[in-house]
Amino acid sequence: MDKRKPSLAEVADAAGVSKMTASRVLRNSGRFSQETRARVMQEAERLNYVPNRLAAAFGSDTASTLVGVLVPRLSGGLFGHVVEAIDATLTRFGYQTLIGTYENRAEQEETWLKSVLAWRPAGLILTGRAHSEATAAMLKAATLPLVEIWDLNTRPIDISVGINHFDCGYEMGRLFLTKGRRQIGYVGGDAASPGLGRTRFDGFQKALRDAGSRPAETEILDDRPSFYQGYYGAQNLLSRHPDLDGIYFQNDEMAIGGMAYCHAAKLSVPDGIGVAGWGGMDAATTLQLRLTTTNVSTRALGKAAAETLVARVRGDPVRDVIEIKSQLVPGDTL
Amino acid sequence: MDKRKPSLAEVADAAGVSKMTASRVLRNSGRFSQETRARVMQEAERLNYVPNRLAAAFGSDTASTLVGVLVPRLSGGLFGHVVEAIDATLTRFGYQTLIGTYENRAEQEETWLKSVLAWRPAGLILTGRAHSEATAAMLKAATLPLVEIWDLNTRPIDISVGINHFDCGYEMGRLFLTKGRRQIGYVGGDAASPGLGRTRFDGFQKALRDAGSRPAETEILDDRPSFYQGYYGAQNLLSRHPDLDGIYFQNDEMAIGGMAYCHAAKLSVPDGIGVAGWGGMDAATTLQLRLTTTNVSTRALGKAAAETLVARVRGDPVRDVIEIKSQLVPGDTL
DNA sequence: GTGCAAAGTGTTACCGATAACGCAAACGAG
DNA sequence: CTCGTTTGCGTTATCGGTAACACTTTGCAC
Repeated sequence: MDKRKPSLAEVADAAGVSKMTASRVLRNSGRFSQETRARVMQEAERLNYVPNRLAAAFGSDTASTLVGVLVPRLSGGLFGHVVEAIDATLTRFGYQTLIGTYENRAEQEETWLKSVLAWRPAGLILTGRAHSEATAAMLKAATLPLVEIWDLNTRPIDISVGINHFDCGYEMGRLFLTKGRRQIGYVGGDAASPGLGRTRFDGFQKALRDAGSRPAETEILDDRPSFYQGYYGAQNLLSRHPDLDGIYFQNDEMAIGGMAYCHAAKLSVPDGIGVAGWGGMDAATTLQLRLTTTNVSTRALGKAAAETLVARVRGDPVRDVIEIKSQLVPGDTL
Repeated sequence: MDKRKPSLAEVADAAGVSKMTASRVLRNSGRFSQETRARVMQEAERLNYVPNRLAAAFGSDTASTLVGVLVPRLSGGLFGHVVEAIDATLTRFGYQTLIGTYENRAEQEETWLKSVLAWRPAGLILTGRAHSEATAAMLKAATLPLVEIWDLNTRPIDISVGINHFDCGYEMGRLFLTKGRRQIGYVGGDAASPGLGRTRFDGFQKALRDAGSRPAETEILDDRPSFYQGYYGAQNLLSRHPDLDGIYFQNDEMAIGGMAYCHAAKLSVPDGIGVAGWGGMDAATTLQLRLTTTNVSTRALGKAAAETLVARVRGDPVRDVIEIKSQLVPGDTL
């Protein structure tokens, strides 16, 4: 059996035209008569012609239609939504998504970047603004359209589409104080890579400091933020500081885990202890108590990132710093 | 500024060898002296040489190192974990993941498939066993390594790595009966594409029928399964059938949403009404009541799928039907 | 009728890597 | 010392498309 796919030349021969004309018809670019068009399309159909983008991208010096997208993870809700929105948008514009996860580890980011750059992608979407030296060097050398997402960067390498995490934290800190909380704790994850929750925490601490309140006690676990980490983080923190009257969690997953611990430990929420998260998980809105959190428009972020990248690839003018607004949800748990 | 990346020829020239020798060194294949190797590597490093896989994949008739992965969605937990595991495994073997989401819609599956086949991928991982005619035809014509995941298929096109959803449903049906439930309901989503939850429901109904019990009342919503859909699905179903003493939800997200509704409606779980889900979300294990559900090893599934695909691509012998075991979790909500 | 532009198509060269093959030098066995 | 084998490297052809350019034909204005 012949596994080879039919080539453009075969389609062209069958239609009685040159490769170039067939190419023009199939890409719908340049000039050709309707008659020719019909013949070429018909033969392409008949032969089950599948264009070879490998050859097309290689042959022309214009970039490929691949876009590399790198996120810390795909599980855990938020990034899944972001990537889903990115992919949907890129697909709409005729691009393909080369995905990667790096678990907040610089060396994985580097490895991924190296392998993706080898595909001469049209552009990249990376998470975060902190890159290792090697990564930064590769990005600089590559000089391709690049969107850094998640963490708003007012001086991006190319384009930044993100959230102001510092303000999120600050605002939540204010809310803790307004609600009369004074003995406050913070539980986070991913200690190995002081990444994206960190800025939120900094803003949170600043709010406490500005008000002359005691800074938050912290428990940073060395694993990805998750329900379990929230549960055990709360347990650890409260065993060290039983007097806490409020805990800010890195995200909603952890907050829900933390609330589960509070329930198990017979601590009532919000009377005994206040709890807040970040991110706006669906789950959090249908709990018995509506979780105090910050809602983030993950889909809007993904869509904006992809649309901006496409615009940049096409050479259209773009704003290079785009803030995605987040919204404090007072909820019932603080 | 010259944006062109250095080519193999430039590296070869700089090292004073032919392109072919440089190629051999960089791919570590064929013969070359250690001395030559050192020179080539050094020049490649110095020039920041980035290999061009576009050219490599195109030039040789061996397939590319791209693998297409198609799932219904990336949000909602389960598939995020699956893709994460797939990607990690593929990366380990030197492949890149071309992701796609099709929202259970056949025409999106087709569009995606067409665009991905144009990249001459080494293999594909698709979700589900039901494909449209056009999709099936393309897959047949392509004759490439193909893993169908999620839903176990004992007669796969090529390879199937999945879960026996029918048995999951049957087993859960038995548990409902054991727990004394007799007025039973089912809430599911994605009505537009009677897809993957359907088989579970069939098994569930069979268990009730086999025991001579009344078949389940159903509420199938026309949207992706989610917390909200669980909430509103339970509401709809219970308003039509207030006498229900147990509801089986398509997944854990929906079940948690359903429990939230029960709480809002002052129905006690499990005394007034029993609730069960499917999937084994982290969240479900740290709720005040441990959710009755079926645990699924999403990461194991993803890993097995990717490993099997790689083996097939390399021509190693593989089992073509691999069942990923799932485990009933009795929990406290039924 | 001449000139000129636009439409429609073909020719040639090339993108950057690899496969297949060829060839010289070094090496080892008898 | 000869012959066969291995080692190390180069030459040539090629993958499937596209850019750039050239060419012919047609239509239309003057």
